[in-house]
Amino acid sequence: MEAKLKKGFWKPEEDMILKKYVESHGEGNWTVVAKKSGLVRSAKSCRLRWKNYLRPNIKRGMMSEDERDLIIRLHKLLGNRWSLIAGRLPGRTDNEVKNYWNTHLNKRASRDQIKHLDSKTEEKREENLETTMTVSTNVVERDAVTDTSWVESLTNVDYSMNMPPLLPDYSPFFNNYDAFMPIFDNFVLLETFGSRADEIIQETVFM
DNA sequence: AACGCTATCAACCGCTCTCGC
DNA sequence: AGCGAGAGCGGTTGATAGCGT
Repeated sequence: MEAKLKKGFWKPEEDMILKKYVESHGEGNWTVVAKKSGLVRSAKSCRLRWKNYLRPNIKRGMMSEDERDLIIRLHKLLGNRWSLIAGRLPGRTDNEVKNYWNTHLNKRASRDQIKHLDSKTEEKREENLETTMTVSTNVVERDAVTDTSWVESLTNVDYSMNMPPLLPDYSPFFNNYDAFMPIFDNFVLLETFGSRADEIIQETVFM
């Protein structure tokens, strides 16, 4: 008969066991990890603990202004796609982003968070956001995109947050993250439709 | 000091998706 | 095509820290 699996908070010694096991055997195959590591934890529990707490390069502590702003904007675009949002915040986990949203940001309207922008910039920003393609609803402002050159250029863009893509002179965007928004849309399309993204765009925008 | 309320966040749960057979 | 296992995701829960009365 198998021992009853432990639940609740992880002890430091459990963390150490899991960390050592994953470091020597590699990430993944959590069922095996749970069985062979000696931990009396479920595979799910091990995976979650590793992913949200133990894996390298986890960034903990206060969200920066930039991170907060980015979360607000991405949430506006993507909704509760926490893993997708977290994927754009190096070192942050989906759970952390979700918690942060629910405790810090959900209460107040996202509009309040960007009050540092002057009214003119804000007006223009809203205008631009409205013209952003939204995959989930397939609502597309036909006039927002006049050519498909960006599709080809996607393969040449470095998407890391440390190296924002250079925007052409005619870019209508006013601050760093606004400039990202169409690219993020492209991310969504690519992540959702993979190699069919181009085809989908053609169907949706130019049909 | 004791109590109640609220905020925070780690962890669990249920569901869906993907993949191999 | 159908099934089962494993992995991942988002919603929710519950422990506890902090604060006010």
